[in-house]
Amino acid sequence: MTEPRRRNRSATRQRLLAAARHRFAKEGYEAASVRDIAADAGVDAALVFRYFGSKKGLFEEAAATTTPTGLLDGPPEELPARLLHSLLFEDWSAYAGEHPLVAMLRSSAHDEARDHLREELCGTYVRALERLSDAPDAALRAELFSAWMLGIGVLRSVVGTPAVSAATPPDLAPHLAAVASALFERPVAGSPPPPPAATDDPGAPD
Amino acid sequence: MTEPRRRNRSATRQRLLAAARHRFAKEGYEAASVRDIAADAGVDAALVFRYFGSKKGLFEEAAATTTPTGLLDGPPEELPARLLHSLLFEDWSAYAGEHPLVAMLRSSAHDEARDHLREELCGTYVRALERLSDAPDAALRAELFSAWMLGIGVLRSVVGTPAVSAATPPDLAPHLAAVASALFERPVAGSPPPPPAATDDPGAPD
DNA sequence: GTACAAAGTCATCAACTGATGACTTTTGGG
DNA sequence: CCCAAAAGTCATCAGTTGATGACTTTGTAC
Repeated sequence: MTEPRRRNRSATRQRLLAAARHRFAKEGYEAASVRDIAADAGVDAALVFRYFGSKKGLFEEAAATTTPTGLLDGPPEELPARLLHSLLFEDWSAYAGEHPLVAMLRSSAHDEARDHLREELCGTYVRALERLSDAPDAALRAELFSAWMLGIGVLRSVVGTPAVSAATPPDLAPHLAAVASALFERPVAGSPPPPPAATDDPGAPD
Repeated sequence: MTEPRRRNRSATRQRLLAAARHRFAKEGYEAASVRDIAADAGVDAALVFRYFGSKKGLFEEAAATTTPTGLLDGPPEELPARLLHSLLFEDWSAYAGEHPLVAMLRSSAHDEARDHLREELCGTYVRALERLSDAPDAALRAELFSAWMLGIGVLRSVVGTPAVSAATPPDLAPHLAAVASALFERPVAGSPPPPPAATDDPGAPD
């Protein structure tokens, strides 16, 4: 094999990116120092500048969000529930336990972070939710629902409000259905569709 | 008079507090430096430590929020509209243009800020909104509505989402009424009550 | 007018920040 | 085995940070 075994450029990059995601999410851009990130990754801080040019470069690359594929597909009336479920109950431990968009609020003094936030939110979430309404202000409705999800995420993982923090999917489902139905003026499901059930699915293959 | 005229301890304190509110709101706790704050206030940075002991002390005192008196009074069905109106359309220029609770999210890596946020949100807003519902999960409903308001504030002033940023009170009123009514399962007004009309109010004095 | 205390300023410290370049270790081909 | 390039480390720089204590200015009471 032509590649070295111990010293591995791309693996080190990935370790730095993972550590950066953690630190930036938990402490915000300013408070997270390059030295701390490098220490978490187990490498020297100088490698950050070797591989990413600057702290800002590291942040930009670390903040490049991966919207889970398939999240926006499926029946429109299930979309709100699927989005909220992903936001709240997916495993975001790679981002210090919070959804990347929620964690990025800590760095929102930086234009980079704000732009990224807006693009991700508008370009992905709002655009998908817009299809739920035919009203002339469908975009506003979609943003208002996005605001609700983001707010719930903030209350849950940042502020730590008691009721929302302790809420389980069944607790939230009726309210989700009620609010989304009222906002989009059409029936909206309160629970996400069941998972693909990889173990036993005799019905609909292919 | 026994107090000096030019050199005024309390006036200088107030100037420092005002500058601190601005900087902390706009840049977050870490990025806002004591020197910058003091420069904004037009005094020497050493006075910060003279008057507040430390940067943290300054932050705590600057973050002591003043919930507008009377905001929580009045008919319950008008409360949501009044709260949202205060959050979005009141003059928060003292806090760099954002509601203090929204601005404090930038400093949410600090436990101080998080605790303050939770106390203010739960102790004031959620508690007032709880009265809107008799359901066993009234607290959850109140938090969910608070989450919505906070999210709208974030989208409007932090993320800068187009539709919510451009929305006027009449644009929001119907959606506010629909969402709040659905969440609290009772009729809720979409617009705040008209202002006291100090110019011409022959009806109900005293 | 002088003395005293309050109010404000200045110089400075140690720690930390992002960043740079020279250095050392490892790796794999010849 | 040897070497060149890649990968990683080290020492260090200049600037900033929070913080401290000595100093100067101001205002007033006597």
